[in-house]
Parts: sequence; C-alpha cells; structure tokens
Amino acid sequence: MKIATFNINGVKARIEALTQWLTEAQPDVVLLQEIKSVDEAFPREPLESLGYNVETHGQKSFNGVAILSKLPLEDVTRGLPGDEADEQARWIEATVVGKTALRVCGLYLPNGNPAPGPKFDYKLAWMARMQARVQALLATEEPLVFAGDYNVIPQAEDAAHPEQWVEDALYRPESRAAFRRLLNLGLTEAIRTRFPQPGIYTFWDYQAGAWQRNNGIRIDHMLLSPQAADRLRDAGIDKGIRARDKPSDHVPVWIELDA
DNA sequence: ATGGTAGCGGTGCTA
Repeated sequence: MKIATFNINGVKARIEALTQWLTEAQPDVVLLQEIKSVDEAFPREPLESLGYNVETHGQKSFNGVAILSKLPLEDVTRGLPGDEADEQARWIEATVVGKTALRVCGLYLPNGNPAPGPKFDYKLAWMARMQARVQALLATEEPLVFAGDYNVIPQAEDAAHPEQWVEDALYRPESRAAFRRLLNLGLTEAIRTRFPQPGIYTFWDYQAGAWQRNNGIRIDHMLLSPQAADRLRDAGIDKGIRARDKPSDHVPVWIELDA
C-alpha cells in the first residue's frame, strides 16, 4: 500500500497538478494539507473520477486537511482532541480498510511564527495535544501513520542553511524538542530511516530563488507506530514536482507499506 | 540589510 502526504497549498488552484501527480504516482492513500477551501467548495469530482474516496476537513481561506483513498475509509474523525475552542482545521483521521486495518492521521501543524508570541504558544500547545493523541492511539497497538506538514526542521542537516532558521519557529529548540518527544513515544520517522544523509528536503520557499539555489528544508514527515514500521518497505520524495509550472512550495512524500 | 512569492478573496493575512 502506497501512502503519501502532500501540502498542496490551495487545492483549487492546484487541482490539475494534483490529478496529474496522482495518475503518475498512483498512491492508494493521500493526506493533503493546506487545501485552503471549505468542504463545500472542495473539488471532489476530478478525484472521485480517479477512483478516490474523499474526506475533507476544511475552513475558509486557510489551513484545511483531507484524505484521499482508493480503499474504503471508516471511522473518520475531524479535529485534534484537547481544545474544544480550537477552530483551526489541521487534523483528520480515518481507518483504511485493506488487508489489515490501518489508522491514518493527516496533520497540518501550526507554523508558529513569529516566535516568541501567541502563535508560537499555540504551536507548542498543539504539539502537546498531538503527543496525547498519539499516546492514546499507540495503546491500541494497531498500525498507525501520522503524516503531514509538521512545520518542524528536526535537525541541522534538514536545512540547507540552518543558520538562517535559528530564530524561526520551525527550528527553535522548543519545537524540535516537542518533535523529538513524539519520536520518543516509539515512532519511526520513515524518511529519515530511508535517507539518513543530509540535504534531503521537502519544501523550497517561493521567494529569493530558493528552489533554484536548492535552499530547502525537510518539514513534511511520516511517523509510524511500531506495527506500521514493521511493514515499511520503501519511502521516497517526489522532488521533481517542485520544478513544474505553478507548483506547491512543498513536494509529495510517500511510503510503501506491506499492508 | 532588505525584499523577495503565492493563495484566498476581494483587503490584508498567512506562510
């Protein structure tokens, strides 16, 4: 089973690019972030035409996550538990019904800039809520995949110029520590496992020729529970997508699971 | 040191 995550940066502006990539890459399950659309305006039809079930959790203008799946989806839930007042659409879960049941969680973790400040506080509080949710799901001992835009640069080797990020919410010690605490629950970071070398990126800013200069960062991650990690066969990054016309600033990241 | 780009929605915010 091929599972991908892709921060699409506006699904309505990118629907043709998305369907083209889906046709080429043939993922079974896709976690989308930054759909920037309410559920009613989400372009379901071209995706359903390709054989995908579509579950969305959107809001006006910003944020928004979705799941596409060629296999049936069950027990879909929307929103990250732990704060009833939080109205930002950044978390969606579903169980993929295949050979074995697999719980997938798609997430768009808050950016957190400027730091320090209320947005940074929100990011860290959100990560604490995610820690609790991951812990609860791990207790089920089922295969779990937590995939999305984490807005965290885990290590210096995950940025072309780490010195440019030292004051940034994506790289501040508090963000990296919270990410490390997630891993220390027993999760496997699939891309790091597959590509231990430096210089592996998933995001290049639109500004200042970041793509042309390969000034990238690695912030899109796929974390696996032990039961999912046992089934990990391959992982990759579809970097070529970034060179196309009107691309997202992120590229798709994927894993192949024996499931 | 600064400004550089993009989507949404129809102005400024978010990234």
